[in-house]
Amino acid sequence: MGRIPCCEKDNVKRGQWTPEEDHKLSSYIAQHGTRNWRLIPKHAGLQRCGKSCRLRWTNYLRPDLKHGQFSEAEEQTIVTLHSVLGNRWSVIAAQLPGRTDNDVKNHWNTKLKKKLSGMGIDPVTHKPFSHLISEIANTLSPPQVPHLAEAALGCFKDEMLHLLTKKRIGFQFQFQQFGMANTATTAPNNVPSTSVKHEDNKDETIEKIKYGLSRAIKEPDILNPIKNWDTSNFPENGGFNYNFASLLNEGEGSPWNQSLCSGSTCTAGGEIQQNKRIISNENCGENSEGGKEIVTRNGSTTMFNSDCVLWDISSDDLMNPMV
DNA sequence: AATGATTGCAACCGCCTTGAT
DNA sequence: GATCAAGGCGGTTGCAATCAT
Repeated sequence: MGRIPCCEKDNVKRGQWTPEEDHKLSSYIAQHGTRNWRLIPKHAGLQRCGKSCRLRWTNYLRPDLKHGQFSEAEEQTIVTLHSVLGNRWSVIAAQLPGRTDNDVKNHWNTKLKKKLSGMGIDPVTHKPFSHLISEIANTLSPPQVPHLAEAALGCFKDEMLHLLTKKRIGFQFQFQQFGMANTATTAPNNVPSTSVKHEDNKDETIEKIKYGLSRAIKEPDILNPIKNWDTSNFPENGGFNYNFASLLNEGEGSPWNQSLCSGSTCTAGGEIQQNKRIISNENCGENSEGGKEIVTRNGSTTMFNSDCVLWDISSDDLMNPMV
């Protein structure tokens, strides 16, 4: 036997609330409070389900609600708490005065998930995609490995297509040189803007990703799985930081560096932040145009400004390159 | 300017939990 | 302990606004 409906569906209005309805509900609640939601619509003269009234009040009409853009600090809090709590929207919202669980959920689904993906971070696990791929690779025996790139691409296909084909997400860059503790350096002013050239040809780009993945699989050591994942970075110290550098456990002098990602809301007014593996400082030289030159493992050189990317997927291919 | 695609968010749905009886 | 009703919650949908072509 199914659950009894909370109201008579036939006699209730649904859909968008009108200003008059809002006024009726607000006025009634101001006078009588929110004691019994089933009776409120009847007493307030509304042809609405009590549940609908409750949602309208809690998500929109409550006087203590904040409306408008989420602040950087709020975003940081959401991401940090989500990494610990998962989709416990009401718990997360409780830490954000004036925000409802619906607000937080919507903001997560429409903005923050994309931002994290754009940073190469899986929004479900809050781990870098490279780490996930590496984990998969480590669990497979060699005969299975050739299929991994295809499988991995399938897993992340939607995210990748979004990254590759949609407008660039408004992240900010910030570089931190590994081994230079607490000396985060912002990207130069001439870092490429977010208006990176987009490829129309998705298939070609996907082929490049496949190639990149297969290379990563064949040489899993380059992926360097993160050895621990610190989810305890709370905003009070300046932002949620996926501090890859401190997690990689590679130590100073490592030939591999990884930029520090401080999230979409990094404090410096710089540019997009991304997680990219770059060659160590000594291998990064300035060129005459202010860009940098890195020496890849095979000895070839690649130019980069802030878009120093792994493998052969150039910044032209990836708007927000994966690690 | 027209049209289709995408985005953002309000609202709904249904399950779960809680409290009263 | 069983049942019922209401509130709470997370997932999903619908649609207006905006963007891209």
